[in-house]
Amino acid sequence: MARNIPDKPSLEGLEEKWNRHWESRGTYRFDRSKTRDQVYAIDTPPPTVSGSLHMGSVFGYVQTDTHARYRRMAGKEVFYPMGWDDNGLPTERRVQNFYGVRCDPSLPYDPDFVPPTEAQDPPVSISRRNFIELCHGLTEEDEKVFENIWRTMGLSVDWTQTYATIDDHTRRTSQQAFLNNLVRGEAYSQEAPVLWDIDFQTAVAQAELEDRERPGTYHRVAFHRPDGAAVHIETTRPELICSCVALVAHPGDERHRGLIGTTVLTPLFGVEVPVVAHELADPEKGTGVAMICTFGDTTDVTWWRELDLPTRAVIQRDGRLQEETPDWLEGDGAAAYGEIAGLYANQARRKMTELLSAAGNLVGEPREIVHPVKFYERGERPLEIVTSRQWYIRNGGREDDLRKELLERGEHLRWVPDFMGVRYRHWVEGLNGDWLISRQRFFGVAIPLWYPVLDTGDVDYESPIVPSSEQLPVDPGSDVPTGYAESQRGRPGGFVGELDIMDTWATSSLTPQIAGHWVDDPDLWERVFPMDLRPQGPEIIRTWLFSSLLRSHFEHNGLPWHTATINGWILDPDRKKMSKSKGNVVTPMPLIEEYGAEAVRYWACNGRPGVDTAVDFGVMKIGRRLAIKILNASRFALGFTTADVDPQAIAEPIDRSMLAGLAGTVATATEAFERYDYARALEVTEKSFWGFTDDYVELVKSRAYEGGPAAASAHAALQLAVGAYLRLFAPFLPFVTEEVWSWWREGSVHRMPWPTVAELESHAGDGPVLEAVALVLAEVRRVKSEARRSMRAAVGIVEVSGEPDVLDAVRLAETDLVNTANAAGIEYLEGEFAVRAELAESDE
RNA sequence: GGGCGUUUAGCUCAGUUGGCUAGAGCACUGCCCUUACAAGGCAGGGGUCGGCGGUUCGAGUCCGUCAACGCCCACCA
Repeated sequence: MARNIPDKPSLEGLEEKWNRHWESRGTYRFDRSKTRDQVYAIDTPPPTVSGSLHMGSVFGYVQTDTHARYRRMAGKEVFYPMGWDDNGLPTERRVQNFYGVRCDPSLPYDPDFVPPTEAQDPPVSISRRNFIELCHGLTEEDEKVFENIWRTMGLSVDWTQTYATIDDHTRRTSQQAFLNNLVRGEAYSQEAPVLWDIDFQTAVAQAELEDRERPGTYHRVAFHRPDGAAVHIETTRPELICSCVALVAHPGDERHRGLIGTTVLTPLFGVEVPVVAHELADPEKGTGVAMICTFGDTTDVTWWRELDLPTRAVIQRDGRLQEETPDWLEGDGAAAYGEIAGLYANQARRKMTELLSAAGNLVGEPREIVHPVKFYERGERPLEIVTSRQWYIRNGGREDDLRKELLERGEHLRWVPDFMGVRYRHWVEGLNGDWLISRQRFFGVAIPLWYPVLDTGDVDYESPIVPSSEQLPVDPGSDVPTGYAESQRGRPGGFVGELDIMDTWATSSLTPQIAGHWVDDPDLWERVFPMDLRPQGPEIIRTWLFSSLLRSHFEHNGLPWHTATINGWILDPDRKKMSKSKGNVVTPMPLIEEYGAEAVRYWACNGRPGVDTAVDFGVMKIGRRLAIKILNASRFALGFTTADVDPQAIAEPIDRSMLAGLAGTVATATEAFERYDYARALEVTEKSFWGFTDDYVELVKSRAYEGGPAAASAHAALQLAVGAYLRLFAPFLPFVTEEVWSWWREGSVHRMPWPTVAELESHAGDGPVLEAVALVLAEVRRVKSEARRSMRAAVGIVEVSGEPDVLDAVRLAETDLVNTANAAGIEYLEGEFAVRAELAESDE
């Protein structure tokens, strides 16, 4: 094809130009005629669609894109979908704040509802369906914005393969998988104490917990034995003395051996409770005797379950102590309870402290401490523990066999970097209960069940009514189970719909099944599953990665992917963790505008796999400079000719030497990509390329301007090298490489075969000629630079000392060296390597 | 309390199985408007490789230990 090289190549507008082109040509469209062994499938993380995109996302997605592009060029058909995580609390919150609304599921749907144009204060209450419509509306807008950013960043995603975690297909997939779990006994419901967020009004799973250091106060409280002797305990939650069901001490603790098996009376309330023994009681803490309440913390739950203690709960779902006097209190105890009834836990705590003190049950001064307290990761107040009926999926937290199987799955997964596998192992080993998947929220995938209402009016939770696969997705709140009529909802002999939705991870854990259309396209499914790659962040190994592996283990008895790449954490330019609360979040768009998409990509590709990386504008500048260099160097190298020169013309030793070095670069870069080390592949390519432009191109410049076979050799070598470099850079810098490719080649560089050693080696050889000559040239340049002269300044005879093989190598490129150095000639001396050059008297 | 990671030039980072005077870019200094590129090129100064101890002919690299920082996990009495 004729060469069409611009005079003044530029990066401006390349993103838009090539994105349009790729879209119209379907460059990245998945060819579903390919079979599984020909396909490379990526389980792309669906970014949370909640406002602006974070640099951390850009970082990871660009790194993944380099793998997608490499694999595509290396001969695989790449299945590279994109999902949007628009399901769950972030979206709910965003809608609440954006419009100033709150969901009240008891309200009827208002078909004429018009969303407020600005946030309302106080919030307007709307029905669940209206609320969900607002969620959909807002996320659709956000998804467009996100897609635009990803396209601008040059992700080679197949944009016809998208999904949203709340769309019908996803809900159907999620509900089907849940029903399969139910049938196989992997999902079950249970009435049990759960960690509860009193603000979000929902149960919370272990994976969503975090400990936060909070100030607290140790109160030393006296309980009394029937003979009046005091037994001291320490507690940070004296408001729960009314919920006390026992005291506990370690069985080996000599100090309290006599107490075990006796009973004591609780202060103020006068409830008789046993003193029991349990290994978890820590003799080092407090007095060595602890109060067991239902429920102050998760240890209480353990004790309650293992010691078969009664339940005396007073904390309600709103975080207040119940109004009515508990039935286990009477007399003075009931009166004492009246003082704290209806209060929030922290208010009741202060009140109890006063009461205990007044009654002489508080020993010494309360002691201020800082201790870890469990929070929902998105929550603002400590979690409480309430008893409720919830749905669970088994995850090995209560079964050693399953736990072992899951640990073994983790061993078979390839982790990049490999130490990330340790985090998975620790998580699985540390699980202490099954996966709680039900949430008492509004915007999410409904648990697809109804329950019969018995003639007595009681709901029979043990016999759920299950929809057929064809009915999915269902909304049990508005859909009616087969065999019933809407009029029977909530009536004796009728049914009720399950109100809870599923945890967001219960759906996200199925991204391979969603993207691969497990439920409705078996033909596609068998071409892409199990997938090759799961790229993701380190902080969601315990959630997304683990739960995906679990679902695949149950559903397909195998791993969902062969490899998991875990990207590093992103820090702001001052190496602080970026977070919204610190206000130091850097967003990509302004950077793309300032430095260009390729510069931002270059920065992301410079972060080593799994290594925390700071946002660094300096690195982006280098990336921009590299992209410009590719334009200019290619323009120069290709500009000597108007059509391809036969590679057979490559005969000059230095040309062959350059190509030998390039073949080595190809080998190293390929090997690095196979190890998922994109950063190494870029590094060696870049280093090789700068040597190519700084030394090789300078050395052959004068020859290339002349005619004849020697020039033809240079022309062909330049062209061969540019062809290889463009492909080596293509995974990193997709726009500029495509631009240059289009000057002289048909088709997209991104669908070209990855460069191979084989294609270069027949034109390569002759030993380290280029290396040797480059060393001499560097010395000559240094002489000129120290003399503060132009690089064009003439020098006299250059004396090169060296081993015979080095001298031979230099001789093979003598003409190029003499011309480039503007030297009178070369003199060769055997000996240690040295170069002597003197400037000519005058080069005026 | 446990685990993982990091610590190399003023800054941001490479350094792949231990091997010749430890590399790059930015920043700094000097020179060059050389016909691909001045949003460039050429060259230069700058490092007790976190501390201590060990293995080895040889350690930035392996082992032990300590420290700082970051992340993850942990039964809140």
